[in-house]
Amino acid sequence: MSKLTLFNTASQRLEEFAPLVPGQVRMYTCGPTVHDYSHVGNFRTVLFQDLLRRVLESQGYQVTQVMNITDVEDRIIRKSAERALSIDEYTAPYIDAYHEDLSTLRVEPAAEYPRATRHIPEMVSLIQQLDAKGHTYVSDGSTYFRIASFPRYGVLSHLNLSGIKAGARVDVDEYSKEDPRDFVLWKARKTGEHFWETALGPGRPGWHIECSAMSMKYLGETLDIHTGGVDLIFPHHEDEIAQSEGATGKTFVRYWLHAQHLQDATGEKMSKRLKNFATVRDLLAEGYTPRAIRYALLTGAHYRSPLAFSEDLLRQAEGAVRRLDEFVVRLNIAEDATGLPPEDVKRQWDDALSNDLNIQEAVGQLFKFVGGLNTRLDSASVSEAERASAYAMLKHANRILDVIDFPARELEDTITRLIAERKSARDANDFARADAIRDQLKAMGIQLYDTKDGVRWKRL
RNA sequence: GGCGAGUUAGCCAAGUGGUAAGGCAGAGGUCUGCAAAACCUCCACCGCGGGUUCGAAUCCCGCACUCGCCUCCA
Repeated sequence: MSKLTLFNTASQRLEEFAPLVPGQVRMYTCGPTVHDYSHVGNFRTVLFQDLLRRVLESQGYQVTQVMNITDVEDRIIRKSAERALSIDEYTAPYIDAYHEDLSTLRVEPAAEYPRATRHIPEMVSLIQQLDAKGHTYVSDGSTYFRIASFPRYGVLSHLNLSGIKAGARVDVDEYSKEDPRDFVLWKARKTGEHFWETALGPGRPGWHIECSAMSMKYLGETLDIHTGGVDLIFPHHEDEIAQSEGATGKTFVRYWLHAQHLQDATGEKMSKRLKNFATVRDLLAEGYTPRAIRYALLTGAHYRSPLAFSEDLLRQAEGAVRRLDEFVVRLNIAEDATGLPPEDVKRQWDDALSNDLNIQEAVGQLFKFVGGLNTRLDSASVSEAERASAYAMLKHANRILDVIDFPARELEDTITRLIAERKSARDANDFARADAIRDQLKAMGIQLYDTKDGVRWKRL
């Protein structure tokens, strides 16, 4: 298959991917801030990460993925204080819900889900390293990163930062910065806020430091891949580079990848602030299946293009998933059948994904294959070997897609008996009886099809 | 204002110089006791205006519109 190329935000071009250590990929993915339920826009980025991870794995890499859980942050501090809860008490239900949603969407679990509140010492230590190298200063009890001490600042976001004006969008407690571009590493304690007593004084970590501290703790000082939503490019990831490289003097991340946003049906960015969002649990309550939500987020648009999320998109996804399911049933292959995917189709699939994760192209090729074989299944008999090969192709594709169900081909005795009973009724032209049994089976979750080769069934 | 992305059929979307993949929806047909599925046929002058080229959705210039980022939003 062709070499994997990925679009690196830092270079703003496609680059051939090669990990630092051959065969092994160290990947850090920016996870949720657990101040509330995550919405499907957040999960679009997660599914992009899942796609990347699965493609890497299908190409033989051993991937170590770490996803942070941000559980200290302005909104969490404020809301937990309002409800008189500890940070842990406040965030626990949202962390649980997040993991539930990941599971619903069939996202492969990361190796670690480190939490900011559990890594305060690591952050303090990192800030002390920065201090030793002259990158910090203290003002009003807060510790800041001095941008002027890090000439490479801006390499990721490519922003001209000279235009940032003090006071325009700067928090009240940050008036004491030397330069408006400087950012806070450690925030001095404010009255009524949760705080940690540390060598840096009482306070809490700034937003960016947790990702530097935790990613380097679990993955080492140089990561192969770091991902997140495009809105994190600046300032979050830019600041992570300054902090990490300022402390270690080594390249922090080799490939930066960013997912575009999900938009609402009118084309506006989905966000909590605009209240134009839906959560996974909202969609489930409306009757959409997890597989359709996954398919819509995964294949709705290339990860570097915005995706307008709508009911239409979800309905289309339901249809596409159904088509694949039907095809599996039609192949009528035993679960343990062995076969290899057709080489040309497999190559098209793999090559499309290697091309900066072009899953739309890959899925297009897959459906073309499905359609072609469906035609032949209709008009000619297709050998068991070829059907097994097609089945293997679907299995291969599903390593990435993970939306196709491969139901067990064995039925409970009662169901087998009902199917036989219905056949007798049909043979005797007792269609009323036959249809009644068909309805009964449907209620039991078994859909029957009468084909020229006899009756087929699938689980609903 | 600065930087960036985008505009392909009713909807979603691929395509990165050789006369438009795929999915959903729709119309007509085949098959079927009915149903379900599947199959066949039909459905695009690629935002607008110029230019380069034998040839452009694909390259260049201009215009229009949409969206994102520009200090704590994935």
